[in-house]
Amino acid sequence: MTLHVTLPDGSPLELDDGATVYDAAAAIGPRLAKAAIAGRVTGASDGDPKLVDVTAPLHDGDTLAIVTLKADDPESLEVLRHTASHVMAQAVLRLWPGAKYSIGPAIENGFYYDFQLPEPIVESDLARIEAEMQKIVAEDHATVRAELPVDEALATFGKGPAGAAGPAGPQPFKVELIEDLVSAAEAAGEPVPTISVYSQGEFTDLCRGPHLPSTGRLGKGTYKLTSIAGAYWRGDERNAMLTRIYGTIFPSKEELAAYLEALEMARQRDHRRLGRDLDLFSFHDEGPGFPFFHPKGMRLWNAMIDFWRAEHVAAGYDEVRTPQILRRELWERSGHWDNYKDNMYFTQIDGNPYAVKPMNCPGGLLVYKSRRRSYRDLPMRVAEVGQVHRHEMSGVLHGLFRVRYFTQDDAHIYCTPDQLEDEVRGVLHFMLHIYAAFGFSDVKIELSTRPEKSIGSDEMWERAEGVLARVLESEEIAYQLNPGDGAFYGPKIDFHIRDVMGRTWQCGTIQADFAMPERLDISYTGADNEEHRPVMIHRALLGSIERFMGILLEHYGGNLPTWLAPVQVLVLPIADRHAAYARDVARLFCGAAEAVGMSGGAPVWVEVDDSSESLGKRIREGQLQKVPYILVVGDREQKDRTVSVRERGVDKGDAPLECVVTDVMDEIRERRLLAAP
RNA sequence: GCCGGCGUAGCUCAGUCGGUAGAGCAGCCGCCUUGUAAGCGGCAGGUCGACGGUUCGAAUCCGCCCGCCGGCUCCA
Repeated sequence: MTLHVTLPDGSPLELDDGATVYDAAAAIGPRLAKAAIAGRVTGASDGDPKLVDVTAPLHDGDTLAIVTLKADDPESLEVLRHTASHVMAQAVLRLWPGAKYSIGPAIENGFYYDFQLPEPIVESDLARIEAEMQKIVAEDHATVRAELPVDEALATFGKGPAGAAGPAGPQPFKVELIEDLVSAAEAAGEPVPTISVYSQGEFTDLCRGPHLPSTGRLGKGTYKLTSIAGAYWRGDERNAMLTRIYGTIFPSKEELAAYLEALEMARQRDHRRLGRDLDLFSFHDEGPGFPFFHPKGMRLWNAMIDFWRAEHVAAGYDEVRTPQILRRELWERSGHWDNYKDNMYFTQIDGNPYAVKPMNCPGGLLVYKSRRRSYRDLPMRVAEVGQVHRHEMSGVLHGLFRVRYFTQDDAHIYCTPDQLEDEVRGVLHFMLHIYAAFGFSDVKIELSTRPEKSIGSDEMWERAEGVLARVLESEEIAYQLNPGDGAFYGPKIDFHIRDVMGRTWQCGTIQADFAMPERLDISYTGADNEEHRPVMIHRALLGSIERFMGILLEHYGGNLPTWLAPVQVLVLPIADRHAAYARDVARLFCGAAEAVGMSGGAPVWVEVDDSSESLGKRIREGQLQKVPYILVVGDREQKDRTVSVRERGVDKGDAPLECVVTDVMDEIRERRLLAAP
């Protein structure tokens, strides 16, 4: 008997009956057989490829791809990391025999495993665990898959007749997982599945697989345990807190080293460090989660907002400003009291209950209601750079990324139902335009629908969700559906930008809302002289100005585009006798800025450092402060009316003063981005 | 909020066995007048996060509180 499989290039392969993935690899070549870690198999009858062990038998008609370990094959990395997590668990079980193990998946860049340990462990235990892992790797245990009926699987993990502890000892988390698999199958009306388990040496784990063929396949020096953390069983804070151990592993030592180096790079461009080093903002014990912006931070802030404001005027927006604290009764009417009060701060004025605003919309609605509105006024696009306060759990605060007060670049668009779709479309394009200006062109989009806690009728929600989906589809924009993740008053389109390090950040949002206009009873007079209910769009582009600033800082590693830099030009006189000329240079920049009326007369940020430090010292200081242009002036420059240009650390030599001023001013005015951040 | 770790000068960090603190950088003063990433010298700077306890004596040991860092999203 023979069986026939097809390889990825379409070529056929004939094998003996009962041949495995490994046999197929061996039939192709001995090197491939040695390198094979799994197979990607598509059965003759089913469509999706499945990842299987090298020991898995093949069937006639299968299409097979041999998986080898490659950094650019995410599935191969997953197999590697998943096996590493099992090896780690085995090591932990050896060191702490009473440990209960729960789950241990591969994650981006590594893996973790959650344990309930008989005693707390500390960072220094990681080295012991790594040492034990090394032994297990050296022992080179084969990973053996077994398919067990449910009762046998339960017995394996210590739940058997008369409480007999199975080979793995009592493992309550595994038992719970198996029982859940059974009840999930029953609920779906499917047959009770067999349970797959993997063993390597004395260690057995409930696992879907696949795994590396043996523990010896973890390369020496390719893995490292990175941290210990608490994690709730199944991510639910009502459950037991387990100990999670994180690790990372790569196909080669070099890739691990590169990853660790990248981590260090990320640490260097952490916005919290840059905020301090560049004197942009600070945090204080007196106000945890409440950032303080310094003068240079405000320069960056204002550069962002000046641009933002000019674009909004051009896009037909007006701007309002509403109070921080409003009567609690307003928040009860808007639905925030019922849906959001856990995140709100409350206070009293003259004995009456008030709340600090967590959102700008109710205040904005009061502005709308301050006079009668006509259909001729619509659509009304009303922006608000509004500071909101939200009570976040203390453990989640993180620099500018997660704070307790922040500033939304909010806007509310009031329109007729007929105008809604066009307005959403307009905001969508506006959003992408603004991101591009800051240097973000890779944007991920999600559509979030009705959450459990919400206001408004089913019909409203259906309409609103329909409009958002329709816009995305008509614009042919790929998006991911996020069911149940909408705001309590309406569905939303969320925008995630990807930074230079590949991380994504949620920034913008567009929310269609039929509920709030009804709640706060706003209306407009139609052409028919009747009162009608407008629809409103809530939207933010940057989301939180603070957060966006943090993202910008990390994206550019502090080397901001010149138009955003808090100090744009630094002039360094070589000796005291050049100080007057240095100040002339600075004045020329300021005069030029005034002449072109930049950003409503915003100054160019030029500084002269004529301190008595050595030139090398002052250059170093300017570089550390990430000033884009350092202009050195000495006898030669003064005589020729030139400056010696050092642009972002690169000495560009002498250039005529006027030309440099014009070039730099053009770069700022055009808000030019850097070639490569 | 929960789990783990941490908290010494503005920053980065030493500080042994419990005997009341030290460096570099930054700051200030002076000298140097500088040619593309740290010139030289001096001075000053600390209720050792807060409070309570143990002790003849606490930065050090114990308790509690505050803050910071990592994680709690990735699911056999």
